[in-house]
Amino acid sequence: MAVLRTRGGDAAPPPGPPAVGSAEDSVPRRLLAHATRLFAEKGFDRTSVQEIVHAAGVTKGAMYHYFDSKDDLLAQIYARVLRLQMTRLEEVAGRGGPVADRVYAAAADVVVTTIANLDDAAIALRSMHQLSAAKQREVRAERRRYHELFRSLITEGQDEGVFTGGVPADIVVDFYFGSVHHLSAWYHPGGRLSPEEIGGHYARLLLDALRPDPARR
Amino acid sequence: MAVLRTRGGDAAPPPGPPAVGSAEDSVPRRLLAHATRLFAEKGFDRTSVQEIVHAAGVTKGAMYHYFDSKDDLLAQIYARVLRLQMTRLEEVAGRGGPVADRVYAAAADVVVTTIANLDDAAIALRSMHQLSAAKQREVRAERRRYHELFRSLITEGQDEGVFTGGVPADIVVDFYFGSVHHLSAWYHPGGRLSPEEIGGHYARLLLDALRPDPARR
Amino acid sequence: MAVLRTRGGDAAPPPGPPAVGSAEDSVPRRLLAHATRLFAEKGFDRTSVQEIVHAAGVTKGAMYHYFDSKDDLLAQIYARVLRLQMTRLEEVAGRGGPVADRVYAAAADVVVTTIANLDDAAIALRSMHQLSAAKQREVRAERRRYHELFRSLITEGQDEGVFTGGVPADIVVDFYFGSVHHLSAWYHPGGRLSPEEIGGHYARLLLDALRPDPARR
Amino acid sequence: MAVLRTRGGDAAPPPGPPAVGSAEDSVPRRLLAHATRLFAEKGFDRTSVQEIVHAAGVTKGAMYHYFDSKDDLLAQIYARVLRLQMTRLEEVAGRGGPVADRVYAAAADVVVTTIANLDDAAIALRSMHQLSAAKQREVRAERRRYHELFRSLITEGQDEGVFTGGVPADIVVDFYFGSVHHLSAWYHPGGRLSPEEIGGHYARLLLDALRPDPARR
DNA sequence: CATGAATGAGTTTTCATTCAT
DNA sequence: AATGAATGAAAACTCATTCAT
Repeated sequence: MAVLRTRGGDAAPPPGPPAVGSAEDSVPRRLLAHATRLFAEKGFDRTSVQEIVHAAGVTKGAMYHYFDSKDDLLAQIYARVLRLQMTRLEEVAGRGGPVADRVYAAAADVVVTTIANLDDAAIALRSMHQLSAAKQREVRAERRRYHELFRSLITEGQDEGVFTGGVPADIVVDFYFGSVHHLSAWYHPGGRLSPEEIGGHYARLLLDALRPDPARR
Repeated sequence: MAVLRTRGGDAAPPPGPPAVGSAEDSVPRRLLAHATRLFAEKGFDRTSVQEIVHAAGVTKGAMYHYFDSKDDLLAQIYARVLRLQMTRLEEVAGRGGPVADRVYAAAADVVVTTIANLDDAAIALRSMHQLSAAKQREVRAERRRYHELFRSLITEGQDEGVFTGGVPADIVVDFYFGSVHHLSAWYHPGGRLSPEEIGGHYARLLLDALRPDPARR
Repeated sequence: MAVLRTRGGDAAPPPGPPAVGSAEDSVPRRLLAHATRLFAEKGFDRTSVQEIVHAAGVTKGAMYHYFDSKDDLLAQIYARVLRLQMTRLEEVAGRGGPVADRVYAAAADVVVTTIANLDDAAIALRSMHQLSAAKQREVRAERRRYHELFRSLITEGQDEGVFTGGVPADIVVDFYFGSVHHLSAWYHPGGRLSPEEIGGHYARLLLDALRPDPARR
Repeated sequence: MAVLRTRGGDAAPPPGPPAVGSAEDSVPRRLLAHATRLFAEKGFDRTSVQEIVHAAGVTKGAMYHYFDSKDDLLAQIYARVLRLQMTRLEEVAGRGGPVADRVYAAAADVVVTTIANLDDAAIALRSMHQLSAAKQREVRAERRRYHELFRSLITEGQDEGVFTGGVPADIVVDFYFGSVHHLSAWYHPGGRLSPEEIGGHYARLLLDALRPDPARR
């Protein structure tokens, strides 16, 4: 019911530089930002609405003015991260060049993006079950589309013979995204390796695992 | 402190009804079994003590007689699964033979074991944050020992030159166990592939990813 | 104090769209109409201001422009129905003719009128306690005037000897209006009997109950 | 789920006189008593669980130990009053003697009983709509059985010719019980007339209304 | 006239845990 | 070893109302 409405387009914007700062600090945005952090830190169920609104400096009523429920908050966080990841994958997959390069780029990019949004990743990892059944279906459908796109890159390489056909492509996808989703469980900012280095290693491992084995065929 | 007393294995069974059944169906065991199932299905926070004791057919008082708290239930579930996995890894790692074979066996075995205890895996994946800080430290330490052991197999292979040294061993370990932990998110009993086949594929992917690249060295 | 301003009946209608439609569909009228329906359906406390303004297609601000409060809505509904019933009774009581005929006409008419405004009756039956103490006093006073007028008809008949004096007139009034108020609890439009038939039966029962008993005097 | 359990029959009762006082003051009974009073005074929706438990001197948890919900409290109050009234009507209807005497006795008795349980009557009058749909069906079914029984007495008299056949029996029943239900709206203890006198008047009015009219047949 | 964001006090209900028996 | 009544704190959510614009 509650919808995140942007101000009607006809209202005259204040003169001067675009009010990026004030837009970023709008009440719903602040709520989403703090909810994301808290959900990632303590889990959805362990985070009370009270804590979220306190952190965002608003009242409960204000939150329920913008969001239907606590679940709605979670659903919107999910929607954002899924949209982001899908966009990036589509961009990478749409590039030209050898399929191995595209897979490498996609694999490395999803690692970097995941690390850049580690809170979202942590939430995605642990909190999907708290969504309503309907929302879960939506999320799963979106994730499936994502996986399908990635899988199509794998099968493309297998058909071309640049990837081994010894392992089903969907197993490869689940295998790799398991690793990626788990980044939030062990990665800590400021670690020995940069996100890009980890992305490189992960993509390397995936590509090497897919190298066709001359001995085995 | 309530303690989980297992009946001493050598003690003469009490007369009357068959001892095996009553040992397997002892109140604490029933409680643990139902708690495991419910925690996996609905998450720790969404499962009430009331539901657990109802499912196990006992009263709350009985539960609090055997367990200190709801958290204690979770901690004991964790302890059991960690013990189990460590035991299996130690067994496999202790075998003789080429290191690649041992890594393959360990990698495949952890997949099969995880699938055989999918509820435990689901709990481990999502519920660690519900443990007390102290328990979390314990669990993490135990897991670290497990990872260390697995990592030592990887470095052994790298030192021997049978595995590539291009990726740090601890990255490899996190990479692989991410995939394994994530099994509970997509595996469904009765799927197209048997647990053993999935284990084979996963181990194969790992081993292939570790193949030394003649071109790159 | 927000006041319900009805357009003065003689004032020239504003030019433009037809005035009749806009008068009938004026915002306060729409609000009252939808509030009446909702209060009757779900009760005063179970109906939120939000629902009322949504049904009427306006915003909360608009409602608070025309009405002081949610209670004010209820009070105005009450005021309307009381005014209506009093007007009708005064009309009937003021006719000439035998008192028995006037009582019959009044008794039958109040039934028909009540059925014609069943929502109002349902509200009157169940929601008086939600009014403020002051409003309750007003309503009760108005109702008492109504009952007094009806009672005066009864006593007139008793004094003339056409009605039995065996039952106090105020008991008769409460007896009869109990029946009438309760119409909203069982009457459904489209039932076997028409409102007029029910009015006839009710009035008949009252008149017969009041017949002087030759045996008992 | 929560059920009002009486202590297991095997428990040895304390010696001495039956613990009537303590039974009457059991927590669930106290809750029901105070809820009844408050619901009658202020209406179901205007009475908070907080007020009820405060009046009964227990905590909210205790209330939810014995009752499933606030609605359950209301449902149990309803169940009690329906049971009571049905029992009394069955007793009166089952007596022998002329049907007019039985109708008179039943009509007078229901007035006296209603006045003796005026709070219950007030609740029944105004709060049925707050019950869940399922409970409402139950209550309506029970009430229908009650009305059926009363109606059968009327038709019996009509068939015998001691009551007029000019008004359908079910109209008579609704007519009369409207009056009865409305007692809670105007009766005040300590009024001019005793409950028995009011019962007598009401029953008299009913019987007189039913007298066959020699002129009209 | 009318909007819609925001408030803050209030609602019912849940739940892990304790304790006398 | 086990019961079940009772607690008290906290949860999510609702709602009539206000107010700057």
